[in-house]
Amino acid sequence: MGEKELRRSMAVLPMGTVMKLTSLTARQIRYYDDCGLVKSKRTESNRRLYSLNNIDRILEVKDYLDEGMNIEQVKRVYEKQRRRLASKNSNQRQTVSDKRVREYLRDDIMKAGGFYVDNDPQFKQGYL
DNA sequence: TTTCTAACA
DNA sequence: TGTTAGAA
Repeated sequence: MGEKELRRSMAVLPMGTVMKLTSLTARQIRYYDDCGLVKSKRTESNRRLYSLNNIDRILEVKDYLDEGMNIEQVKRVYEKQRRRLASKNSNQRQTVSDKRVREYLRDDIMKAGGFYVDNDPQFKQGYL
């Protein structure tokens, strides 16, 4: 992990800052947090602390939700991310390109957005 | 003052 | 999701 990523992963931002940076309410931020969609840290006095990567994740979740996905569907998107990274590390196979990742995610996004039709042959094959 | 949890005239 | 009460 480079020094740059290390900084982006440092949880040092308090709730108020995250609210300003994301334009979301504390309620929404805590909700994503409680759902496990964001890994915030806590201070000794139980206050949440977020990193820049957390901010990106929060914004990402916001976008998915705006696109019509519900919390459960958003969770699945990241579960798949996790599984793919898990298998990637276990059996050192070829690196997965961003393009490929987006293809996998598109399937979930299509379904979530209601653009996916089970009996539509156009979606029968390909992604998974 | 800021943030937290829990709960709902 | 908003909002509020009461505590830290």
